[in-house]
Amino acid sequence: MAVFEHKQLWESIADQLRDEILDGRLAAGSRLLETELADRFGVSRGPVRDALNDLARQGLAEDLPRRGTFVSSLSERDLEEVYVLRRAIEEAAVRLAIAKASDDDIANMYECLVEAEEAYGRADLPGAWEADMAFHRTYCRMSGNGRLLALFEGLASQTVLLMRTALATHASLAWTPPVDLHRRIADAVAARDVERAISAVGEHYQYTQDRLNASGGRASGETAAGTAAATAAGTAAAAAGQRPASGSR
Amino acid sequence: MAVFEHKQLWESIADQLRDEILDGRLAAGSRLLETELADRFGVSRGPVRDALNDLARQGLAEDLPRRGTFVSSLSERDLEEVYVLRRAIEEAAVRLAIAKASDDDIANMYECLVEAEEAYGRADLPGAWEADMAFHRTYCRMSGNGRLLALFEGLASQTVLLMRTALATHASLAWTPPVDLHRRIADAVAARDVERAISAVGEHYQYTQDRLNASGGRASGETAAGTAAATAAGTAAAAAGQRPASGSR
DNA sequence: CGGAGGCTAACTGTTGACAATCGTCATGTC
DNA sequence: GACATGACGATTGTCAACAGTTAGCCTCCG
Repeated sequence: MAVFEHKQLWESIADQLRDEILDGRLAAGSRLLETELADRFGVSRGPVRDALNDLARQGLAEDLPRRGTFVSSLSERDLEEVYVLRRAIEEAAVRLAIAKASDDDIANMYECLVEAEEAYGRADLPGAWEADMAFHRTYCRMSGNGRLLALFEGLASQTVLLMRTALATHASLAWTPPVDLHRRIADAVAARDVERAISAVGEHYQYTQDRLNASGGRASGETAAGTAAATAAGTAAAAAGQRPASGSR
Repeated sequence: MAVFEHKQLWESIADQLRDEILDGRLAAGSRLLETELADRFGVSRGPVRDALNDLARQGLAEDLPRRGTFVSSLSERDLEEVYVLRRAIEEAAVRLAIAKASDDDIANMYECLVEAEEAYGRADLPGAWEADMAFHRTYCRMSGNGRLLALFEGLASQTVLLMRTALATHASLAWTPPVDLHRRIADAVAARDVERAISAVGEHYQYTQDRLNASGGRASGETAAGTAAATAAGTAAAAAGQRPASGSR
């Protein structure tokens, strides 16, 4: 469908930075200097500004006025926020997707599913995550709701970022994508059973949150400035800036 | 609480433009010239660009690369997209709000409710809409989910814009806010009955979409199919209640 | 008279520079 | 010795200007 559509400069920059953030090359909390990036990409600060703006809009960067932008360091609280929204919109998505899905769409959905299962079988965690997201994206796209899809993209990016940082800090959390729950979603959509699809999505997120509550509670204590973490939970940490903030629970 | 936090230039500009768009002073589809606005506000094009960016992010303006930005002219399809998302996130919102709401919160919610009813009684439609939105915003804020609230704000703005244009084009649509349905939501939240609250939200949007389909909805069997499916789906069965994050303040 | 092609004008994308602001460090005082 | 005060450096917010592209119009040809 697409004609050439030259990408704007800031778009290319944003894509590049997005990749680096999600790959982990740009660690959470690291500073994103406008001048430095402008120098690095060989452009002026304008496009860099726009790119950072886009990243902030998507939740991958945090912009503190007059102080700079930093790679988002998402906390468990952020994770919970993201998951609540993902569950909400994905339940709506399957509801619509079932009404609109063509056979091709459903076949495509299953393709993503087996790809994820294979990647997981190969112990290729990054690949499994990617395929996992592709699966979720499939029915979000099927919904035919552009706003919903855009919203999903942002939340998915934040999820990936968060998973990466979580895995980096307490490596014991060997996250296993819930492939069987995915299959239940897919089957329900294929059977065009709205109720079952919605509850399958709900179960998926229930499982996910349980997993994270189980593993996240114990390991997050080590955030340098003990005083801040102990007393003022969210707001102080956010204002203080770039250290990976620990959620309080 | 808030320290002074001086507003950035672009923020003031965005607020001003937002007001004008929602007031109807800037008609849907009208062009937003960077140079002209810069001249008008007595600033350079930079802050204006940022402001327009923000408006576009919120869905109030549309940015066509290399061609300019225009005030969004939302169609019925857009309306449907917005309402699907609003329903999804508001169902999630009441679920959380019930777990976290203090008595003050609930009192505040009822205040918004009676305000809306009074405004509607006075045949003050704009006032009723505003209070309507304030009511919805109440429990979105109660959810304690910042992302959810931000999302709601954007969708609410788009709703207002759309209502305005719809009312302008076919004036026969004398839109009546569903005050009784609002009260059902409020009562369910106050009673801390999750199931009832969620289904009340669902009914609210069901009613709203029916109203709009009745008055506006010709063209596109596609959207009609979508609404029909959503209708048939009924209210989602929520999985077991999730643990409220212990939390802020 | 209708359509294709080129020209002009205007606007956006991008650039480099200036100035205000914030954080950091050093100094002075209690 | 610890805290408050001041200056410095660095970085963002803002500005004015340049260049490329787009839309509209006019002309020319069939």
